[in-house]
Amino acid sequence: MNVNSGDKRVRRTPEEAKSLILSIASDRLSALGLEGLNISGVAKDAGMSHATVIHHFGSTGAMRKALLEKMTHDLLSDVMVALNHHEEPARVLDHLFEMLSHGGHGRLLAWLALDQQAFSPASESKGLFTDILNKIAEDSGDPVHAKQIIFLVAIAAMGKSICGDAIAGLIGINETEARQFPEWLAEHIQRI
Amino acid sequence: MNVNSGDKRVRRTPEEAKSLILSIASDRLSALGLEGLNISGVAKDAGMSHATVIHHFGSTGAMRKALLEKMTHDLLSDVMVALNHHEEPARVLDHLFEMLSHGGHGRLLAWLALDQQAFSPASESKGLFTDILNKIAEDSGDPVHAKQIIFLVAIAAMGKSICGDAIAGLIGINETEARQFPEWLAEHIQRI
DNA sequence: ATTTTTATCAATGATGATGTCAATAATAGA
DNA sequence: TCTATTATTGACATCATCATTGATAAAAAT
Repeated sequence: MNVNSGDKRVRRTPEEAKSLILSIASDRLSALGLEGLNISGVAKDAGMSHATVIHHFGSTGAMRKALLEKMTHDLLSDVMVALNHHEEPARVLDHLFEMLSHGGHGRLLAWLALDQQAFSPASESKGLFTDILNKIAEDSGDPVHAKQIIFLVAIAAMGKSICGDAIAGLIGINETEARQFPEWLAEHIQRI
Repeated sequence: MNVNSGDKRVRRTPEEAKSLILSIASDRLSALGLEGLNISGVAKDAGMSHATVIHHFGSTGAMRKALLEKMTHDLLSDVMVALNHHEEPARVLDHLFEMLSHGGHGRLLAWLALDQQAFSPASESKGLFTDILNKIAEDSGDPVHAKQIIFLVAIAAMGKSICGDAIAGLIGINETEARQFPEWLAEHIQRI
């Protein structure tokens, strides 16, 4: 767990340090949930003092934002690749839901969105997002419908990642029905 | 803001006290967001010491859960009434989205769900929920489809209440398109 | 070799949230 | 009136997180 167990100081380049910290933070998010994203815990697992983490990111909140930005970028990149490979919509949806639910990405996203009033992706991810938008809009015929569909899918994906399991339990959706949901959704939004 | 400004002790019945506290908590949730739901703040606005709040609810988390339970019950009651009045699906959806987004209900729900506080409605709300479920299922023809649709609507409502505005902004949905979304969704889920 | 830069750390301070406890006072019941 | 109950309170204790600071050492620059 602890990266640096010796007593000698390790001196990393800022890029290495940031990358290491974000990697550890991502692991902790998966393993411990949102509570794992505190500075001291991340620093301890990364084998450095929490003052070092603050030195690199400026604040705890900034570190969390940086992690969110990285995860978002990875997610959007994956979706873009899937779209360019002309994967079936069902596969793309399944992939999207899976990535948001797995590793706590959707939860982190929601958490930060809840904390601050607005979340605003960095320019890089924003560009990716509009690329995806255009791609879907051109594949579809009607751009207005496309926007509504994308909106629906996006908010549904967020909601599912946060409390999809709980709601499924309440409704009484069994395992197989739950697994078929992305496919079901894909089929019906295509028909719209 | 401060309810009790005198120096004499007010002694309420436990029911009065709980009701007052939850009412103040609800106001603070609307005005200040989730951060407003801390014990000291609520107690201060309610004109009592935070020890009193803990005395009545047991803990801060329990107070939050109680507030969530109350808001959820109100929401489900409203939906049930709308269903019994045979309101159009578009109206029901609109109402649902509105209530979840307004006053921070959806955000509170998500927040507690994120905190691992195991999202489990009290028996009273649970009963209401299953009532609604049955009502919709019997109105619809296919019970399996009905479950999927309900699941979709529920997670979409949650996602929308948390980061609907942000996502709408990213996609570039304008004011009128956003307002038409519930209607659009209602129309298409009826066609399914 | 010397200087500069800066990544790193230990220690400290500030802040705030939550929960506990003994004491007090308001009300109900005898 | 007297007593029992309990809602209420202020003070205290605990705990965690975050950010700052001055010093240190590793690497780069000169």
